[in-house]
Amino acid sequence: MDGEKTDFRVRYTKETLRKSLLELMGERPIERITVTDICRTAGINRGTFYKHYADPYALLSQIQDELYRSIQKSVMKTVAENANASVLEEIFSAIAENGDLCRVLLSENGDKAFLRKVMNIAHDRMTANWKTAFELKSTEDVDMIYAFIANGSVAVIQNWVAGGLKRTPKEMARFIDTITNQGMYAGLGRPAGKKRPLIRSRRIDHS
Amino acid sequence: MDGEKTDFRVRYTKETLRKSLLELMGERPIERITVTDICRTAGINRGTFYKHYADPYALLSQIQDELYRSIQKSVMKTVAENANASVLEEIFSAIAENGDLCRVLLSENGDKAFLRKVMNIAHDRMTANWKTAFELKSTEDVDMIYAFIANGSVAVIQNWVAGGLKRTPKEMARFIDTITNQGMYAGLGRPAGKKRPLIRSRRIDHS
DNA sequence: CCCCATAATAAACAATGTGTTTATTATCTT
DNA sequence: AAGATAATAAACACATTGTTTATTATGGGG
Repeated sequence: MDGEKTDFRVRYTKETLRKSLLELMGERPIERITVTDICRTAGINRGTFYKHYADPYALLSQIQDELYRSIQKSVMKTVAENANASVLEEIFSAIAENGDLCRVLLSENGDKAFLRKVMNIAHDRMTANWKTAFELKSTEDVDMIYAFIANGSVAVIQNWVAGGLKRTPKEMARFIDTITNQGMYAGLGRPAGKKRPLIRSRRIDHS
Repeated sequence: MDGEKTDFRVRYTKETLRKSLLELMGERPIERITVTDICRTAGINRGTFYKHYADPYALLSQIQDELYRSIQKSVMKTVAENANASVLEEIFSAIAENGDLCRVLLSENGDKAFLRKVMNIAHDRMTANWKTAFELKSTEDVDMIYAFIANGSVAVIQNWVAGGLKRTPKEMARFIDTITNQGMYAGLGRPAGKKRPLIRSRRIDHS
């Protein structure tokens, strides 16, 4: 879309504004960042900002959309090539590949709604699988479980990114997969790397 | 603390400002609510607002804190009386008892951080239970699993409140409990009400 | 390589909100 | 009823917004 900007001046302006916003978002959330802030940081005229964006949110949206499309593209590509691929793992990989951006966009000052949107790439695939695996009457339960898993995953991703991407995408996907399928018990009980059979019943009270 | 306001004028002012903010938060998030908005809605002088609060966030915090203490108190009381009580269920009950407030505070325009804080009432109890149930070396896994469950639960609570509290707190607590201990599989497979033994292994791919 | 279209700039603008202060009015407590 | 305290109206300097002007600079097609 925007990749082919002919005029260098426009490119420079947009790139600089973008960098400035991300820099400021390292310090505080977007709600407390003004157009004036961004332009002062960027050394760019405020009128020029308004020529390109309505407000800081519009600029952020554009950054997010670009990242979103990039992630979506990776996932689609991988899934198209291999029907058995893990969407989750591919999302983790894509996030790792865009580590710099994600370090800001998925940080404390970032936008959880955005990360939830990214997670939603997996929504249809996941819920469809569940629905065929069981013969379900109410979609209500599915919705609630999806909400649980999606938001839990979002938190885990934020932890992971904030912690410097110490584990591999595959490990992370496996982690979510285990806890999702078998519950926290399995997620806790299985030391990383080693597989072990499903536990029978030892039920933990976490009231 | 604040319950014993001697002066009626102060009471009226604070109560009116509080109601006005909540009313406005039914329409838009706090970031887009100004002091002027609140005072116009309340029919109260702007100077008077500043005599009590620094900004709309301070007012919101006070509302949240009051609710938080109320929930915390309920939970503590119940747990003190019955060591086997479910903290989770008690949190759900307290939310249901404050339905009107929660309908706003936990809505789309609400503050997820606040709900997470409420969930954290359960944090120590839950993680302590896990840590004694397993002999764990790294707290890292526990932290991540707690993040997963807490944020998943937050989403479920938001769904529940937004949907009008259709299910009982006990059902909700049981839902979280099941999915947490046994995974989504059990949460999906078990029709509400009926118990069934733990499933052996049928593992679902939700890639 | 030059010219013109286009982008960026500086400066000003009316609006709106902020946070504070003043003098004045209203209301509570004792 | 009197003195204390709270709320009010009005004004203030300041910041940000979103827009508009005239002017400067820069890039790219011919």
